[in-house]
Amino acid sequence: MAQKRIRVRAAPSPTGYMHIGNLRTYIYDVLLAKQNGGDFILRIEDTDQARFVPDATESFCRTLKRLGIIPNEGVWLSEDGQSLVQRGDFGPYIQSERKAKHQAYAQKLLDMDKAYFCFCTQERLDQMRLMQEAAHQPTGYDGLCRKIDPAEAKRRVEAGEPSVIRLKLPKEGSVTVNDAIRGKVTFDWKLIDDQVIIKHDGMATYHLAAMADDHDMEITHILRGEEWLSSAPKHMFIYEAFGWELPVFAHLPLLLNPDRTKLSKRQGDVSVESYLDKGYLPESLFNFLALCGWNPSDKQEIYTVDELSPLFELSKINKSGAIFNLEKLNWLNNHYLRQRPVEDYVSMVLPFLPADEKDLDFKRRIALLFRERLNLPSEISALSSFMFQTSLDYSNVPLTWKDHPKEEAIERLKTVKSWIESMNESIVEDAKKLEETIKNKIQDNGWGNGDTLWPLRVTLSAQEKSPSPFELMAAYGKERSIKRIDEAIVYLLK
RNA sequence: GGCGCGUUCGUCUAAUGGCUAGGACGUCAGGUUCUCAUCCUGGUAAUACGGGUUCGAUUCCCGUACGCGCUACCA
Repeated sequence: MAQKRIRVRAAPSPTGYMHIGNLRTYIYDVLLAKQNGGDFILRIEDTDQARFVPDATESFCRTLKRLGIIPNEGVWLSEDGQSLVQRGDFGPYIQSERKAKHQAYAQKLLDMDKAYFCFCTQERLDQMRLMQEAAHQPTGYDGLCRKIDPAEAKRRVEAGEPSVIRLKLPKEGSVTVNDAIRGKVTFDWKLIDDQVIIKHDGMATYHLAAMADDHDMEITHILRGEEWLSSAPKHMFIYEAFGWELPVFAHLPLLLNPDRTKLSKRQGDVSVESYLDKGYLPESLFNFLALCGWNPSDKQEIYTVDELSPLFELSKINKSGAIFNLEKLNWLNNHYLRQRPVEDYVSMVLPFLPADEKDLDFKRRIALLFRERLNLPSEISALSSFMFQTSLDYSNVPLTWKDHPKEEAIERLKTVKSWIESMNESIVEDAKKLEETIKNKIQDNGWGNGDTLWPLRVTLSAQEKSPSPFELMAAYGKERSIKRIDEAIVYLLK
């Protein structure tokens, strides 16, 4: 028998930004699809008109694009990136456009006596809940309209009475969900509410819409957050009512705040876009998120998508939630920043250097100088700001080495300056050669490295901590280096 | 409250019914070095608790505690 083609989907609601936890789900989707040569589909779940945010879908696509995750089917950006297109044979891929299909499915459920019209008002529902809570009883719909004769219900609907459609769930026995991560999970039917599947406005709720579409689009694996586990029985009920073959359900553990609550806005950033904007690289985010809750049982920490996809196994995903560990993400980002091709790296860092400095080559050298120190491109601005100052303030860090006298520092600086003056620009701009040359001369003079290099380094940086004087001079170039030395000498002579 | 899910170093995790429970991030110490960063070496630190089953349990079972999720005409 031929293996069924693996099809997975990302199904965001256009209600705002892309959540970092959802991105992890999409990463697993991609891994699974890639591993099996399957399809990764983007479907938009916009059945809640009240929460709809204009441009949220476009922005979602743009973020996916920045991450390098391109669905091969479903909703996507048009050529110019300004509007949406839909590609594939299973469309439409926007749920509100599938309203009629959803209603037809609801009608079938009605016909099969697996659903019923409900005429209860919101007031009655609210009041019922209040009373149930006060009596410490389980909350839920009491099934009042369940007993209405279908023919009469139909009459009332046709007469224009407002109604919704609810699932007619079994009230006894139990149901077992087979989860790819957790195994068998059993629920009592009597504790599960007769869920609304068609709302007042005729739009389906998630429960019907997502399942109907997943079936119609031949989705084989439903990867979603753990928060859906409790409603999985309703979803199975719908599949089974229609006699459809069940997909694989995999309920992923949640991503958590440092205090172990569900990852939220209050305790830091949760929007993927803002991480991207801060300079976290797609490959860092991918590597980090993929390994947050899953691990290929290896000691390796650095992985590309292509390395990870053959190793991916749903059943090896952890069952417990994982705290979003920013420090490790930073470490990974530092790694990938250093891994990027030079010009790539430079272009990411350049925007964080002063715009009024017109010497591009100078800025480029500075970008490279701080490469191994950056977790994020933006960090370069604080680290390198002294390099752009016309003159430095030497009052905070001593220019003299330990208890060596000021006169000695002046002498050393004057001598080093004369060496630099006699050197070719090309030597000065080569930190390695410069170091070799100067260290040889220091040795020839019988000086110590510390008593020469400390004053020199502080001269160039006015910082307690900084890159070496050789690297600094190489970045400054001959002219700027000499100017700094002159100023330090003047300062010391005062 | 009810139902469900979960619990290995501070964090992400590996492992097995049986070696000193492994790796990474962080942190600490040492080395390199003019300082810092990098780099190298080393250290620190965990099977929630209580019962079983077993020759032996972190692993299997039960209970307790704690955490989380769900309990909408939101997804």
